[in-house]
Amino acid sequence: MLESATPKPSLSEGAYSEIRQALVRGDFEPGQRLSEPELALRFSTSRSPIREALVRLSHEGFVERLPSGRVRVRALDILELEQLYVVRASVEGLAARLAAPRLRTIDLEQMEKAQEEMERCVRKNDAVGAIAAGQEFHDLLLRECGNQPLIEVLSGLRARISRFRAVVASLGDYDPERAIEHRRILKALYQRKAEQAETEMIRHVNRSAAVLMGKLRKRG
Amino acid sequence: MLESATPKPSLSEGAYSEIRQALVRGDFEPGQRLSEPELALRFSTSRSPIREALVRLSHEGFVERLPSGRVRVRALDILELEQLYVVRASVEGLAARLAAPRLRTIDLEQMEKAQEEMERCVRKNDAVGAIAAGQEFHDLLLRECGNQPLIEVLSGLRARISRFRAVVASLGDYDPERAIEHRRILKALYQRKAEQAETEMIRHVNRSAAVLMGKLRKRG
DNA sequence: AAATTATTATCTGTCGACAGATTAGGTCAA
DNA sequence: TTGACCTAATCTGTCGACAGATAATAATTT
Repeated sequence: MLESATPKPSLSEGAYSEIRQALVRGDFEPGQRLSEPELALRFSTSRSPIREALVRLSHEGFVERLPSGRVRVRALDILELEQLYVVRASVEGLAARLAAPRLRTIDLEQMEKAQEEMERCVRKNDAVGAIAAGQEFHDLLLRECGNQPLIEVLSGLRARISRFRAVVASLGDYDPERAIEHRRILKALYQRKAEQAETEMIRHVNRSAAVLMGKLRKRG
Repeated sequence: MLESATPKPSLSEGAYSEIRQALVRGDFEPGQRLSEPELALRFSTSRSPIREALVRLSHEGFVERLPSGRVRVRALDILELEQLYVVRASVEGLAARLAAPRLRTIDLEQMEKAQEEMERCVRKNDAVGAIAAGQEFHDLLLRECGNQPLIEVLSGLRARISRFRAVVASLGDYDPERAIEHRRILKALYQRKAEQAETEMIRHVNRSAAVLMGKLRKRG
């Protein structure tokens, strides 16, 4: 979602992003086997592009290879989610700290815009919109952290987490507290208080984690 | 290096680890083009396993795909190294913090052993041995952090960094200060002081970074 | 000789094929 | 009905092939 242009729309690339999107949306059941011929049929390609897509997805933790070589959708283990969030909190805190002195006026304006959109959605009780605006907020911040490996790591973590989030997306009750935390982060960024931005971000991510895990424990 | 058993010694897997090892050792020049047919010949396989290996290596940041689709060995950009170390310091600090309350007696014993080996090598002026023992120290700690995504992230960062390290490995002058820092970390772990272990680890990684980058700036 | 164009050699992305391994399905015995 | 066993259908890992694209080389012109 953070990557830019498409220099070559290869079939592999297409298959990868479509399958990944399907996984994030929950179109495939956890535990479900994904057969290469079947996916190839579905995407009207041969197995080669599918294979590459699955190789990539397995290294990214979306699917796993059985000893037989078959691929199945990874289970949504709540313990894994917790671990993902532990790393994410730390790494996204770092991103906030690094971004704080780097954000240009235009970046802060965009974040302000995303923030206001989020607050508007919260008032309208529009959970889907609030979540989208919230992600935009995080995206904008990450993009300006100036550290490419960090961007890659965090993008990967966020993508893996979003699979879990999709499970309870239908619940739709977005906690307005998240918007308040975002506002605190933004304030620290305005004031160029890097450490504080980091602390607030870590707190925010941890609370998001707690809320999501709570929902999952109830439903899933 | 941290992963365990080999359930299936596939050609892809073999090609991957061999090419990766070659990259880490610096057998391939930065910027060098890697052609699939050539590598296939070298490993006595068809292009398929090579292709999978290269796909993986490109996502791990060892090689990059040109717009033409060709693959070349990524340049050793010192700015990238710096960024890698920034993330690594934070993440490895987290690993230390998480491991602190989890390490069993046997783990601490093994770390003590690695530490003593390192100190022995330092006294004997055996840089290669000291580096190896130092890596063992970090490996042992990471293995017991209890967070799989963290292990994956940190392994990836360390592997990418080791390419840079290989460039100046021939210099061989290992700074004994590193061993002292390890000892501080270990002490904090013995005392189950998680925060302190984290702080010491971050400091240690940052100093390693500074030393390595200093060497690179002189030579590279 | 330098620049430019034409020609040739490679390379990548993708495809279909095949063998060995695995799974699913069905059969028969208890 | 349950369980062991056998058979058939899939699937994966790997291979070679081909077209279109790219890079390298030779030919040609200035």
